[in-house]
Amino acid sequence: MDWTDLQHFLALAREGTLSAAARSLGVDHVTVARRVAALEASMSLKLVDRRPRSYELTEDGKRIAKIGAPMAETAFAVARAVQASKSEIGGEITISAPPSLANLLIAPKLIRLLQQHPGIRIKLIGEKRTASLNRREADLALRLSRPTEPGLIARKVGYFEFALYGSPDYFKTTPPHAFAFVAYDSSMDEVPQQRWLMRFAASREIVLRTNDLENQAAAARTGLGLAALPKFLGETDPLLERFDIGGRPVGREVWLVVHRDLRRTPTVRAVAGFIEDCLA
Amino acid sequence: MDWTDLQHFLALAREGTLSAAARSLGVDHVTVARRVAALEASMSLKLVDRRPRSYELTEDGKRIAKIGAPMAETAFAVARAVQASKSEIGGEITISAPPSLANLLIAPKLIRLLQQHPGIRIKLIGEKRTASLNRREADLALRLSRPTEPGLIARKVGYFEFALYGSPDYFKTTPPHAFAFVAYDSSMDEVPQQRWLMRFAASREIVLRTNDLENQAAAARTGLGLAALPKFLGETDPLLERFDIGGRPVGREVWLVVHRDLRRTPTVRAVAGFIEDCLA
DNA sequence: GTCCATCTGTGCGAATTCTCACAACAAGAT
DNA sequence: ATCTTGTTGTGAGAATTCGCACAGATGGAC
Repeated sequence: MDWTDLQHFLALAREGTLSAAARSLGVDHVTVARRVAALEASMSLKLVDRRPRSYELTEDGKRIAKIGAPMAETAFAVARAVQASKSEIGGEITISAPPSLANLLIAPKLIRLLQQHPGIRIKLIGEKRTASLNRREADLALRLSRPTEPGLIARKVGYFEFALYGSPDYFKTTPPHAFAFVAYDSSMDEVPQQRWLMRFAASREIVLRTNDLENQAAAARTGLGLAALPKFLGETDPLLERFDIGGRPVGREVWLVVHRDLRRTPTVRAVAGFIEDCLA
Repeated sequence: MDWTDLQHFLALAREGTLSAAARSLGVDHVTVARRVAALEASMSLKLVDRRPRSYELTEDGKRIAKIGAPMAETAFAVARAVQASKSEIGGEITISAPPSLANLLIAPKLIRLLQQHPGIRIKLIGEKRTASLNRREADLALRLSRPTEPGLIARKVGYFEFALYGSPDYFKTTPPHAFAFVAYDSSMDEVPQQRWLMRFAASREIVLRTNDLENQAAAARTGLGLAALPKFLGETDPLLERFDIGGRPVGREVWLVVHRDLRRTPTVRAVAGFIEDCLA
């Protein structure tokens, strides 16, 4: 049995579509289709139903995928072990962080890290979705809440507060009872800063909902309304002015997460230390 | 990371040499060498020391091999699951058995099984070394003692006794005190039939030691001396005559072994039933 | 309705990989 | 000493595999 065929099939089972599996493996979707077909041929077993716009696993396929899934886990464990075997500082480290943290706090200071350790190459991915450290989509991650997945080591490295910001002109022309607001879309209704904003807005209008914090900031700058932004973003921007409201401010903790297998790797430790400095 | 590279490296780690790994994988040894080299390159990690006549794992290599070993286990579990998914009777079944049992009790009756189930193809391997059911080197195995490995289901399907045999001429020309004997080589000194033979031979001479039971029978037929042979072998051979001695006869149990994952597979059940009949 | 994004399928040329045959070498048996 | 067996290494041609470009088809957004 060809292990690469199995790898492609397991990726398909995990991702759901040929194309997604292909992206996750870094190959062409045609390759995934061919390898799955080859696996079926070698097993003389139908693993997927080929429907017009989707591949659907057969019962046999589901069972095989379930039994084979630990192979992928182990493969990632091997990858981590390889990374952990590197004793000298260097190589590529992938950092996953919320976009705003990545852009404003990490990226501007990266130059310092690279000067100190010329061998290191950093891959910084600012994504909303949390990258999987288990699958080694990232070596280090910044999260806004403590992760619960097994095998991960989390450490609280910072805390920041939100405040309401708008353009200086906006405050001159608009009385508080006529304020309009900019918020996340409804999928984020449960995060603390959104609840805080909604409670303050009460019946006043939400004129823009966007997934992207940077978009909210841009909207606030142009005078669309008020947005709940981290202070580290709002305070440094001359086009934004804070609007103080009473009550307890809302804030989020920042957790630095690393896989247990990589904890002691010199390169990872160096980068982790650097990130802590950025957040301090 | 290429899973096939890993597969080849793990095979090398398990088998010890390029050639053995290549045999176990069914590929050329050059392929194993290349894939291991490719794996090292992709990891930027030295996994083996290339010595003149052997590959030796480095410390890193040993660690990686240990961490990755479960992948091979899982791959074999998948292979068993595939076999178990076949609902209709048919396909290739591999049986491992001691050579004498295979040749005398199984092989002659195979025709009956194949007539009854034309879809089945049997691969019968008569080997001294016990094939690994976990690695799916065989689907069914006959063993002379109860296996202890986890995951295996064993069932006692037979029992046979040994007796001493020589050629009829030999008994006419040789008095008991001058008997010579034929035995297994010293690696088998601990098996019951060998201990039984040695105790009876006492100080009389062992003129031939051979690994192969068929060779012992042949030697006894030509009048070289007495050999301890299973009764199912000796009694049916006109060129052999039994020499009865007192005391409790020595015998061995026959166990039919199957992996838990394959227990309920129709084809395996059919073949297992057939083997039971052979031994009855 | 139209456009756009996404998914799977097909054909072909290019790049890669594998096997084969042969070589060199060592160890053990004859 | 010679022969056999088993190991790794090298080079070349053949077979395989991959990616690209394009097509068809569907569902959602506008």
